Amino acid sequence: MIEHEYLKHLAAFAEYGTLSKAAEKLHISQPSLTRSMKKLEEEFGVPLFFRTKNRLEFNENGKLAADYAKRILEQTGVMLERVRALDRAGRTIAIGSCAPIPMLKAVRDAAHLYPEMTISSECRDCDPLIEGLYAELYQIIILPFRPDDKDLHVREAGTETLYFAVPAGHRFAGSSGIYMKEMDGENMLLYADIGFWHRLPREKMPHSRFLVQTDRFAFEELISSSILPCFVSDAALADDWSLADRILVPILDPEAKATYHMACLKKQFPKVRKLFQLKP
Amino acid sequence: MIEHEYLKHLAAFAEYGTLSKAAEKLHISQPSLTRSMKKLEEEFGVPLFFRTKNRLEFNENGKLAADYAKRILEQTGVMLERVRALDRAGRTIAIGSCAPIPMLKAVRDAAHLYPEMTISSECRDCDPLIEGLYAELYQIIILPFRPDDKDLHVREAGTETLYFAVPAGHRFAGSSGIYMKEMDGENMLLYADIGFWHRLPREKMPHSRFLVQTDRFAFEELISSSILPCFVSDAALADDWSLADRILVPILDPEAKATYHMACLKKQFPKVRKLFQLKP
DNA sequence: AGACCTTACGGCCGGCGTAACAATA
DNA sequence: TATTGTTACGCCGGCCGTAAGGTCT
Repeated sequence: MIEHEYLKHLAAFAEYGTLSKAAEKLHISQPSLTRSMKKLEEEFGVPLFFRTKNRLEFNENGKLAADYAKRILEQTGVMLERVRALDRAGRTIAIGSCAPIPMLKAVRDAAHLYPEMTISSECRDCDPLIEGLYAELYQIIILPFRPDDKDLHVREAGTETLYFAVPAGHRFAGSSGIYMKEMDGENMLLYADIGFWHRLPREKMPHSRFLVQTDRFAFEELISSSILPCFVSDAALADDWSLADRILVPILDPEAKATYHMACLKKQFPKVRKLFQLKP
Repeated sequence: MIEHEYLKHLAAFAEYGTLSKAAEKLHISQPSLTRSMKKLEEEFGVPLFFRTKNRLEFNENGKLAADYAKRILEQTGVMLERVRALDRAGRTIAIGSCAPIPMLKAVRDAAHLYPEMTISSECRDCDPLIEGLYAELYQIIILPFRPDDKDLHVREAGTETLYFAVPAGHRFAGSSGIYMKEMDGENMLLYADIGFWHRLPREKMPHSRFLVQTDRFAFEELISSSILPCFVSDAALADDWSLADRILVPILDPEAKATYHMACLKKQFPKVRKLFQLKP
């Protein structure tokens, strides 16, 4: 029987040219390699080398054998990788979302309903999410609209409505609602991790500049210590974001309200069934 | 390291469904298989089976692993096969010929010029010969015409001319030459192993019946004990075929003379060079 | 009872490293 | 002299088969 280890030896010899170098790379003794090569010749039943007194070189048989050896080793690696990936996939629920708020809720639900599973999550734009769902990179994705495909299970997953949060004394502090274009030109604080929302202010308020904050603490600190307006959503407020004494002004643009939908492939449904049975 | 032997065990278990049956087929003990499977799980680092007290079944990981194992085993087999074939090809000169007479000469020459090589030879029709040459099934082929391809080395390899051999007293015994159609309708002895020649009499003499002899002794015996005409060639005569006291009548059809050509792929030329340097 | 899987135990084969040797550049 | 490949030798680990135990049909 061809020892798998010997194929590695063969490939190493092919790569490094001498038994000594190959032995060094393989962390084994050089006589051991001599023996491996002899053993291989014996198992192939044909000579694989030209031998001179202190030089060993492949003949045509050897070159061919080494090529095959590399392919077999590669395929063995692929096997290990794929089986491990399958196993991991079986123990993981991967959630992709267009925005962080509904993602956090979904992750919490998933962790609660499937305590033995690993929950992974990330925010992406809608298109890569949909592609990723079909490629089974995600078991579940959350979109700000209802996807239309008979191969998908879909349920609503809450809404999120955006407000302006302005300091007392701001010119819109007393408004019962404004359109985004009315705020256009005014500089604003903007939290970085807001998913698909990042497009909206830049489209509707092209003349504003946005001071993007990556860090949540810095963001909240600036809210209380500056008079720059910022965005906030009802869902974020429910998630304990502190806004000091800001005044909320409703945004009248219809795009300021999103209705989330979570979706999974029907074939994946059994794996995440409980998440869909949950009442929204 | 994944032992190659264990992949066989895995494949056997996939095929036979229980460790016991697989062990029997593999001619090893059943506890040994239990250990192999455990070892595999350990090396994959993931579970491959559902275990109940007295039943072992693949889970999804295991099914995938078994599929890969089969493919790797298959590829290992292919590797052995191909390397051995390459080695054999390196030690063999394979000659394909359209007719036995020039083949015999070529085989004798090859055996003399390359005493360390194995010479293999066979008679085929022209089309499979040409295909076989390009597929490197043959290093050399012998055709009754000159092939036209710049990738080939070609040299003439003698001629062969057909005669009728008739007994004294036959109606054509005194002829200085006849066309085959003049003999049409008359039954003839025909030796079986004549390569591409077998077409000619059947085309030109559709009303004759041919008493085909496979055995050379029987053929020669019938020649001396019957009055049926037969074919013979100058080349066969030079090769010691005995015709008792038959009279040779030249055949006037131009197809009755063949000029042989031997050909090899240019890339194979170094291997058979001496045969082409030989004077025809 | 029979089929099946697992664990424990002891023997043995095979591959490893060290050491010594031979040849080459 | 440094590098390289081969051979000899003794050790040790890992794999195997046997035996025994437990579960399910």
